[in-house]
Amino acid sequence: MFAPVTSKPDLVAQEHEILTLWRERRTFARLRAQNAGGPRWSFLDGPITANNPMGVHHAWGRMYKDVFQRFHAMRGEDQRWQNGFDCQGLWVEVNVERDLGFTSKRDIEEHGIAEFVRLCKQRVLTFAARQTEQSIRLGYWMDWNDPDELRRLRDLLGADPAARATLDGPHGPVTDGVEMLVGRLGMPELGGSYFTFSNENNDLIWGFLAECHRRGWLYKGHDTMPWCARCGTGISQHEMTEGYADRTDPGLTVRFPLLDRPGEALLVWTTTPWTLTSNVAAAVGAGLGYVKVRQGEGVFWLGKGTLKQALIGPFEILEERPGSDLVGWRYRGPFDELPAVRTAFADRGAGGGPYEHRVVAWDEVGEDEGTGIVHIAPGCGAEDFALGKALGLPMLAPLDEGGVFIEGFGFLAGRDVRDSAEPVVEHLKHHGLFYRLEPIVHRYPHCWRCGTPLVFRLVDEWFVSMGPVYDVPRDQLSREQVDASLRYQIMEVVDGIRWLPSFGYERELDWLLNMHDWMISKKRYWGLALPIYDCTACGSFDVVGGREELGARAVEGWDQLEGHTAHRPYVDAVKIACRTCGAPVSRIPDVGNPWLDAGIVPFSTLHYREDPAYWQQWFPADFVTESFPGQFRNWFYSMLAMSTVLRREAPFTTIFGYATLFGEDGRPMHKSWGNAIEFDEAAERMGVDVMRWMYANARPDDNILFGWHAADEARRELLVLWNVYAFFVTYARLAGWSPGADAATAPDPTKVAGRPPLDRWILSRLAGVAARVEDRLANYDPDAAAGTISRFIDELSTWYLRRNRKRFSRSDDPTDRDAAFATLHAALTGLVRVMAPLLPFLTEAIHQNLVVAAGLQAPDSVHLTRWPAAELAPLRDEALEAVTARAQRAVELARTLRSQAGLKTRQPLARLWIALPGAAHADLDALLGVIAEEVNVKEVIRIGDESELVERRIKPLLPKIGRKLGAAIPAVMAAARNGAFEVRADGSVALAGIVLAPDEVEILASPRPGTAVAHDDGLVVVIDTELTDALRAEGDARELQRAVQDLRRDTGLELDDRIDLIVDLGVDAARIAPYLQAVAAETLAYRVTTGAPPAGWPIAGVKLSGGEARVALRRAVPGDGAEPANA
RNA sequence: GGGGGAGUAGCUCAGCGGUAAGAGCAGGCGUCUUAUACACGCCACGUCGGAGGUUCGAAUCCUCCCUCCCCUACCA
Repeated sequence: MFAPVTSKPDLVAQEHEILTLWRERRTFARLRAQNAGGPRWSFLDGPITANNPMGVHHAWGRMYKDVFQRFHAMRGEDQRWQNGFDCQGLWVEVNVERDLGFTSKRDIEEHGIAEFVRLCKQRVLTFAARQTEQSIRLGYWMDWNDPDELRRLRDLLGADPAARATLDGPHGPVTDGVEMLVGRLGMPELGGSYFTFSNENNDLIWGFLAECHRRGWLYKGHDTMPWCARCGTGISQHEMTEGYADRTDPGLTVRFPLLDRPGEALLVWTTTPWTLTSNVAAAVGAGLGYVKVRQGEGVFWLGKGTLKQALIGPFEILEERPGSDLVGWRYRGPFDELPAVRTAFADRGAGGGPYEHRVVAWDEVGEDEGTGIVHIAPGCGAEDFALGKALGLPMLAPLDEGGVFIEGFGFLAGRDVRDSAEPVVEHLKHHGLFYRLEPIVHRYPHCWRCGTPLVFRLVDEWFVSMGPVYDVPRDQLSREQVDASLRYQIMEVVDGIRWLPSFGYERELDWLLNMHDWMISKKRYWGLALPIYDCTACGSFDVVGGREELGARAVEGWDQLEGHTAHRPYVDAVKIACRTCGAPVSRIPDVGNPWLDAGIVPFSTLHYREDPAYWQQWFPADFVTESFPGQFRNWFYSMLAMSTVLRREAPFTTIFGYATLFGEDGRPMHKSWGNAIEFDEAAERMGVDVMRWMYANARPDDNILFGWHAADEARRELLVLWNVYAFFVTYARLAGWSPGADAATAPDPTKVAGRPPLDRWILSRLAGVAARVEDRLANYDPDAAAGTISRFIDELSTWYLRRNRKRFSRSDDPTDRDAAFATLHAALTGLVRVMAPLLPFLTEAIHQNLVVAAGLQAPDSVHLTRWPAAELAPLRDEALEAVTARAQRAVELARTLRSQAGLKTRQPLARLWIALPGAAHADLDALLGVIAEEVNVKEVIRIGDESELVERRIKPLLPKIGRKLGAAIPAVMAAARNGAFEVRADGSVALAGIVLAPDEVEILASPRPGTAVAHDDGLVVVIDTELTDALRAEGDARELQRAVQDLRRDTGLELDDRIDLIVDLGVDAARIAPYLQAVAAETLAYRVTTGAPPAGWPIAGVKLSGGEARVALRRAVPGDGAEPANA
């Protein structure tokens, strides 16, 4: 017997019960065991940064991951089920700094790097535990670590990293030092999620970098790079993605007095006043025109095309010259007196004397902004640097790591660059060099992590070369060219991957073609220790390929690393001997770009090194998925690059990307905007199935707008299904019906053959849905799968159940009732299996009641059942589906007609005529009966095309005839519309002086004007609107019955309460009397009497065709003298 | 600055050469129902961003312009 079901479920409470059920029954572990050894489906999880609680946007992607894993599990496929956490990098550092109240790298160093790194590890463990719990709440099935164990490790690490501890692994307990245990998380002996800070991960990256070095692709670059003064680190091109933002800067115009032209000055414009300290030249466009103007007492040179934007006030043009004339002019620099400038300029002049500021030519100079004369500071800007290098200019680098002016810059020394604009301007004013200051808003790069505006700094960083870009199409490249350029090798790998949506392919190629070399170094603390040993004695450098190699080559400090993971500061103590000169060499202090950590995952987590056979089995991954924005240059890129270097093959075969989640108002979620929803809040208020249903229906390549309102829509849809389920259980309990022993699987078609067409129809539809959903999920098209399910739920509720409701409550035909129950039971149990990957909780709840509680021989979880498509396939009957669809459409047309004629469906009509072209089907008569019931007519009469109720209409098929007929089209269409055509014996049609072949027109039935008819694509429905007295009386009786039912509800009666009923019918009494017993039966009235309602009874008025009537009722109690009307 | 995408009903979006422009939501009006408030039906004359052009025919193709979004970029 089924457990009773409420029509208003508490979905959230139910989800918690099911989580408990899964835990107690070890359902997931049994699923894994059940599929072990099956065909493999390899999913590779893109690591989530374990740095904060999970957000609802993470839930979107994790829902996809779960859906596809569950789907493939239902197909019996073996999987790895390994989640990943991204652990190392600036993300974590910034938060730890914030917790400690730090503002600079000096704070960290004073605190101690060892302690700082330990806090970073602890933070990762904290949020790995938290995200694990949240993911479990989402219903995301993975091989999760016990969150309490992760927190225990975190606490042990805080107390004493060297202490011994023991963890339970899949093959038994593992004992090690706490720090090393943390470094072994995710490895086979411990199981669970992978962590990118693991020893194996870092070690394999060392191997990758050593391989790059072996091929000569790793190098140290000396360049001006974007630099974050707060974080004290360079920002690579890969990281610039979300870094651009509008910013207001001072737009400063200054005078550079010309040494050889007294009284004259160059006008130069800049938005970075601080770089004026390091000015060495002023660039002009050799081909541009320049003018000398007088303004008051000043005489200035500037670009002719910039006069309007650059000058304020009236001016007089004195002279005009090409830019090439200006080249070589000497000028007085704005900060010539600074010691740093004097030092840098000494001995750099042409004749061995000091360098002097001068005008140079540069192709890049334009006239859109500024003065047409560009201030050049090679130490402060990348393009300035390139120019300075080409011309052999001196370089001035004024800032230290923290963005503070170094010694030698006079009054600016020790000052933060961010506070330098005002003193610079004051200095210029004081020296008569100031011309104009006006704020300018422009796009400017910011640190993607902390939002600080970047500066450009001259630094040494480490790069992986991407190889040359050839100026020819890819298909014309030679083998040698490709072999010499990593970027083209990666492109070849990209070609072999299925990108969903398809534009991802183009985007990745575009990125690869345009990207610069990969900057992999970061001057920070928490991260991969770059294994680069740069010999200061001889200038050569070496890359160590693994911890083992480091141990073998160590000449000092190895003892300090022992017992520790290869992180700073312990790894820094180890020195190796230079292979070139033999001097002891230290590791460079830099850590690695964090995308190295995630990129090596196809190797580290698949045990590339320690278990090659295993790696062979699971590589490449069949599937990866992440949110698109940013990942083309981050995770997707780093995986591709590393796999190309190590194997020159794709690390995954299909990649599925999805867009961005916003708040309901279309803006990014932001706490202060009031549109942010935390994951926990969403899970506990709307429930995760509702959340998952929203995500499942979203188009992955469109942004999703997430909010409570959208959740209500999703919930409503799920409640329709729930209502069907609740209806089924309610009536099955009332009838004492229980499923047969064979009801655990799809019914045998031979058993179904004798059931009414709607029974066979809904089962056929289910079979079609299972096949379609299978196809869509197998092709990573979840929204199409969800849409298919949505439509089925609608049909199940509003057509199947609505039409068959009475069959479940009637006892006069037990065989038919059993057929109805069996059909609906099969439809529901089949449906929940199809939906299980998308909505694991709701489907489990229904499965538990309809299958498990009913004692059927079936798995005790819907997630342990197999995908049902093959089982259901024999039930498919597409011809029946087609003819039923026509019947549904006919009902809609009939309803429209009734509505237009003002005839409520309650009012029976005598007849309905219907033309159903080409709808021969064995079940047609039965379906006509369904139509009759649904639209409440006594008789349905089929008519043919020849009937006088319809006329023929033709529809020329324009795509076929358009080109041929050209200008004759309007006449042809007009003739077709007016009916001025002739159908010939051979099926061709003559009209407007033209003959159209049979396949160039469609002939349709169309209503003859002036009748109550509706039509759609050849289907014609006509209703008889004439009402007889008998029909009217029957309609009135239905009206009366409706009034009684409403009154029952308004009075608050229970569904099975019996009543005393009194009706006051007025003039209609005699006509309606014959129907009163039927009304009494339908409304559970013990007796019905006519007359004036007694005072005090609930009473309601109702309008009948002959006038007003009243009904009154009260609850009847057995034994009060009333006899059951029909016991 | 370069590349791409989008501008269609109050909102979110389909349609992407074929003849009187659609769907969901919101709203209005109805209807159905002992699945009891769950649902269903009907209601949208919208300059299909603007202006030209190609065509028998344009929301759909072309040109220019306007607005927004994304990607990308070392412009001072």
